[in-house]
Amino acid sequence: MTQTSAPANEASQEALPRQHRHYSIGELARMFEVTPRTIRFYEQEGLLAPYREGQKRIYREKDRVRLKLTLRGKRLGFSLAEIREVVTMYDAMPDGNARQLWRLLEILAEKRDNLERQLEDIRLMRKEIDDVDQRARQVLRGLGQEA
Amino acid sequence: MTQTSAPANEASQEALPRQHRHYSIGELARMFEVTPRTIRFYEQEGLLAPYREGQKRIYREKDRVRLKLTLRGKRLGFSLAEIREVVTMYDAMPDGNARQLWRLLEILAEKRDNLERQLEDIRLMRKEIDDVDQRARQVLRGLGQEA
DNA sequence: CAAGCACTTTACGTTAACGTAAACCTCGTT
DNA sequence: AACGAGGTTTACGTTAACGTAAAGTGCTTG
Repeated sequence: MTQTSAPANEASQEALPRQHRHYSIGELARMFEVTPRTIRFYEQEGLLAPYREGQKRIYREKDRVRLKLTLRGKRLGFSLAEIREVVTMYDAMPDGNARQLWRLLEILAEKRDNLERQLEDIRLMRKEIDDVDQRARQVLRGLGQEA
Repeated sequence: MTQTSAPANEASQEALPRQHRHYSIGELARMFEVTPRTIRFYEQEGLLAPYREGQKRIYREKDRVRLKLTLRGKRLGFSLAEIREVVTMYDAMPDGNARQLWRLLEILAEKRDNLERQLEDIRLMRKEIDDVDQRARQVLRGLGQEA
């Protein structure tokens, strides 16, 4: 959120063959406009788990989706730790014990609350911005400059 | 967003005399559930400007509002630097020159875009969460546990 | 075969946003 | 007079999320 360049929400689709099925780290990095370093870091943090072909990392569709979700979470202000918690629990779901599943539901409810609060914040901030905008335009009109 | 305790959106209103007109740092800190350290830090970063009574900082209504807006901005992932940029330009508005005002409008548009992207992100993430939730409940039902 | 990519690992550096600790003042009480 | 509750300054510490640099590997292309 610090960058001024207003990055896109999702990957630059590149409208490429959806059947690629696997990607190099560089491809993925370009897709989502992040550096390879970031992707490696996410792996180290347990968010991605590409397989190797010799030395090189190979990412499949699943990894791409995870990266997408991770970045989305980040844009919403979630920490990598929080994101990992949900993501890994999701993966452990089918054979997860009841305790874990209840915990998961708990976390999800928490996240949902979080989103609701953000929605409210956005509503309020939008209004603030509109107000400031109005005032600025008014001052500009006072200066003879049409806004 | 890292805290698990799901803090409230706004100040705990305490339903107190609105005519207080000024607050100590401790009062403000309790109101917004932050530490005094945080408030002093925001001052140092040019976001707050309380006056002094001897040694002590005294905050007026205006400072309280600024703090509120600052924290809201933070919840939406804006950096203190970004927040300061808007806030200080806002204050300089009445006598601001045209260049500055245009710049302000520019920034506001940027922020608005940001919010729109966040709205979309929230929409998407909500759906993801609901999906995971459904799947988890389903597995739980399979285990004989009613969700 | 040299050059140039794209990738790898290791490791130290950086920034934002505070936390934490120490040492001090200044009240109003006890 | 001693104390505790709140405030103050100064300054070093911490964490997350990468950035950046160095040094090496492996392919393929002029």
